[in-house]
Amino acid sequence: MIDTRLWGKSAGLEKPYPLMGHLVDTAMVAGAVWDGALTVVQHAAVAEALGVAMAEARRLVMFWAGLHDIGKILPRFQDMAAQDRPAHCAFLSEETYAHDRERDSQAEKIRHECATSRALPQLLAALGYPTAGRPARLLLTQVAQLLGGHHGRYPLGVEPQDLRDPLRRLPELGIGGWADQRREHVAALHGVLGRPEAPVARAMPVELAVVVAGVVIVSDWLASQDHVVSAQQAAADEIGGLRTPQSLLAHAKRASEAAPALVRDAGLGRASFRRHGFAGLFPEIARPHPLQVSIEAGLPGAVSGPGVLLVTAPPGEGKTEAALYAATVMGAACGSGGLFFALPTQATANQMYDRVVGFARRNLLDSAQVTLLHGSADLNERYAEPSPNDDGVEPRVLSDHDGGLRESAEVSVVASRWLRLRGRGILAPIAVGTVDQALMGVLPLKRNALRHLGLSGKTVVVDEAHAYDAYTHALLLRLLVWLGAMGVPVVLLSATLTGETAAGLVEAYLSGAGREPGSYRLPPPAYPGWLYADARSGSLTAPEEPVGSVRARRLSVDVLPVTHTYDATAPDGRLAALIRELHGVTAEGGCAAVICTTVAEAQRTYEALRDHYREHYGPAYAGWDDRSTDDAARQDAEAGPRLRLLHARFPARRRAAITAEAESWFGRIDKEGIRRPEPPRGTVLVSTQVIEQSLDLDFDLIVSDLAPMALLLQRAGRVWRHSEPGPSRPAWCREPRLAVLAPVGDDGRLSVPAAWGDVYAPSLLQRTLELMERRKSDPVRVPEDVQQLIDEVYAPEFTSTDPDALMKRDIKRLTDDMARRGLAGMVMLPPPAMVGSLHQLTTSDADEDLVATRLGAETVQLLPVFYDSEGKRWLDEACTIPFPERGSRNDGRFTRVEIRALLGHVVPLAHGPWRQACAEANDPPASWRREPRLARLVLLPHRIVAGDGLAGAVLGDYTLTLTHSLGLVISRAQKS
DNA sequence: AAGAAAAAAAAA
Ligand SMILES: [Fe+3]
Ligand SMILES: [Fe+3]
Repeated sequence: MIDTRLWGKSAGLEKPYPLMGHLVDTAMVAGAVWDGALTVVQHAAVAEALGVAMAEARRLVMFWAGLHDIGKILPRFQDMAAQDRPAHCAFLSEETYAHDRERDSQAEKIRHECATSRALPQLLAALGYPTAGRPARLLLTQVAQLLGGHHGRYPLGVEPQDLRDPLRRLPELGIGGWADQRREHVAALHGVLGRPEAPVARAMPVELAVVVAGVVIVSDWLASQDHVVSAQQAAADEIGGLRTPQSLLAHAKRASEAAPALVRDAGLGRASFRRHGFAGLFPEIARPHPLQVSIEAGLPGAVSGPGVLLVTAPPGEGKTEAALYAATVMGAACGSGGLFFALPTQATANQMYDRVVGFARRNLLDSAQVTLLHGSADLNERYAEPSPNDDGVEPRVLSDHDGGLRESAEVSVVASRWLRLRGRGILAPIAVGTVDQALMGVLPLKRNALRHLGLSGKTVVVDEAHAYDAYTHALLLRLLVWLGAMGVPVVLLSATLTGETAAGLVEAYLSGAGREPGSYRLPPPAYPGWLYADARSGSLTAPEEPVGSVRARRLSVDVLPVTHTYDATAPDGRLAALIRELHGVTAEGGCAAVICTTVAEAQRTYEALRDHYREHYGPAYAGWDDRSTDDAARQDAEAGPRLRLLHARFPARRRAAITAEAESWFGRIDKEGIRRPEPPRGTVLVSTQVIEQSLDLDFDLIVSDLAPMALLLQRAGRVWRHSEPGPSRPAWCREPRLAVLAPVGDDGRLSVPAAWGDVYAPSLLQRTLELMERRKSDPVRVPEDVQQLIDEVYAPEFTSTDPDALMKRDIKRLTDDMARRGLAGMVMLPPPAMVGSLHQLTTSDADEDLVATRLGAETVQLLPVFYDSEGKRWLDEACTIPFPERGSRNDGRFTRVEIRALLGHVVPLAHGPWRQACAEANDPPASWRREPRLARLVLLPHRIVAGDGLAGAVLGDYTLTLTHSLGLVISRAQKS
């Protein structure tokens, strides 16, 4: 007989809720999660691993999920309510619950989830679960361990003796009534589920066990919601408690009837898309691009189950639509239940969210929620505060497979409140986010079972798969191993990859799927092109015909060897060369971008050009000043060029404004609100790598500092980017042209400026420079020549004019890469097949700071603050926006709108030596500490000096000053 | 003396 005085939930309830009730509720919810959120393929995989039919697998998972809190039958746990509810807990002094509390370990206070993992093996063994063989490979120890992980971290595995008598190692579990009740509760739950028989199988593959663990956590959360517990409690009271098997069955029936709605309301579910050709999915695309046509022609015939598709193509060939199309084809072939679209940055994820929402609205067969997943998603207005319009369902017409009109349906894609809480968004049927959100699934982090569950039933698209450093790339490869093992279809989108890198991606996926390396042969990569690898057979499919391009062109690339100096009078100096290159723009008009390596250099280049033009066009020259309304009205070349600066070290709002202006000038001319500056007045944008990211800009000319080949080609993609319709080009500009300023020494050889630090590997710079010099003025044919250029830059054998220097630089680069891969190897999860114990999936000996998706110095968020003459603080130099000492809510906390506004003033800066000098003056007010996003801001106090302008924040030897046109400037005091 | 980028908060 179970004792229903043993409680499961107490806090916030009028009276305690029996543990038995919570176990039954969780089991029933798990059934609904199984039905509603897992795919048939997942059902089949679990069933196969357990050696039972699918319906039986479902019952077993329900049974296990119910058992998750069996460890709450534990003296230390039950005692926890004694203080608040002495009357209820009086039963604990009954003889049967006698327990010597004095002997409980005080050093290691046992928690209930750990008690679950320790007590369960013996209890399952009693039900006939096999116990022969290595404990680590037994199903019952695995189930115990994954249930012990229901709070997010898997406990250590059990020892062999725990199978017979867990009390020997853990007397805290309690004997007598405690042990009896654990058995009784297990038996009662077993009975409620119809006594599912013990499977004879061994432990499940790890990639399945983690999915089951995820199901348990989600079911526990859903069943523990306040309204669920109170409703079930009331229902239990109504039937007179849960003591008898009949009452338990009635309780279970009620719970299972309510459960599907819980799953639905939470926003869990599956997404299924219309199965249609490309044109059906994208009716707005009148003429699909060659890449899209090629994939539609070649892919469907090759797909029969899970696999990986690698698409390599330049931007503008329609990769995104091709990926969404491929995802529906590949997803349908393996019964996938959703989509995860991974992008390199928050900004690109925000953009893609809108596109995927549009795609989902048009092509979903049923409502399915779409989440946006990244660290600042709740600051994205369209996601965080969907307008009532977005909230409504979308009326639309569905046509069935043969194109006839079938029914009119409505789909909704707005994410539920439940899914918006941290860590849950990946459970939505459709999620768009940073790739980091997926990569965290291969890091030993708490609750990564939720990420595993979220990814396992989906189709995963990874955009810009080429764009990560050796560390993050290693994590990506490991993620592919896990996805391969899970049978998750994957689409990888990339710019040019070397054959080696492309092979690495495909091999990682296939090795996860169990294919031996060497059992298949990879063709050399094509650009543009695609390659599909089938997970089950390892067979490879590539397009039968070479893939055409919509943006084929000849690009002229000129290398200009320069001395790296800002002295305009040095004839071979960088500045003089730059001014010469920009001559056409300044004299006759047009749009040019200058891309610098560092922020400081971009700032100096901008200042030097400003000074030069001021000298040339007179002191009234105001083209550099975006605040000048007079200048904005000038269209004549005599006004001197418009000059702008864009880099990452501006306050977020200011950066957004500069970006918006740049988009309005250089954006697609057929887009609304675009006013491309017309000749004769020219326009120059000085920038850093920021404009490589996510911006669809077009320039007549790009002048770039030397950078690795892949980046130069990416930058070159911004020259004459738009066509049909494209802007008209100035007369001086006869071809798309990239001018590369290459810093050389007196000997004419590469001399990497000290100020470039480690931004680019000198090895790649030297190889790139030599390769371009060797080509002389041969134009680069895009896309045909691109693959070869990339291959050559990375070739192990490289014929250099300065082999000794190259050797040293190569060694440095290769060892750096190796170190990064090594670091990744130390922190990331092993492939699922190599996982010894679930414990290592959520626990790591590595330094916590190292368990990250990206390597490198931490970025500090700086908030410039301005003191006026009276010592009052403001957020702007003009003293119009007051510094908020506290938030506007009654308790002094900030609203989301206030936080968003405040973060608009924040400037990111890499951690550096200035950080040590931070003191109290740099700490935010005490009331900010309660806001996670504000607590770690660093204030930069500026002083407004009457008549003398602005004095920046002094931090040790450094002065940090925010100015309108330069952004945050860092200057170092001369050492005396 | 060094780019741009992500993440970190409360879940049962
Ligand atoms: Fe628990
Ligand atoms: Fe629980």
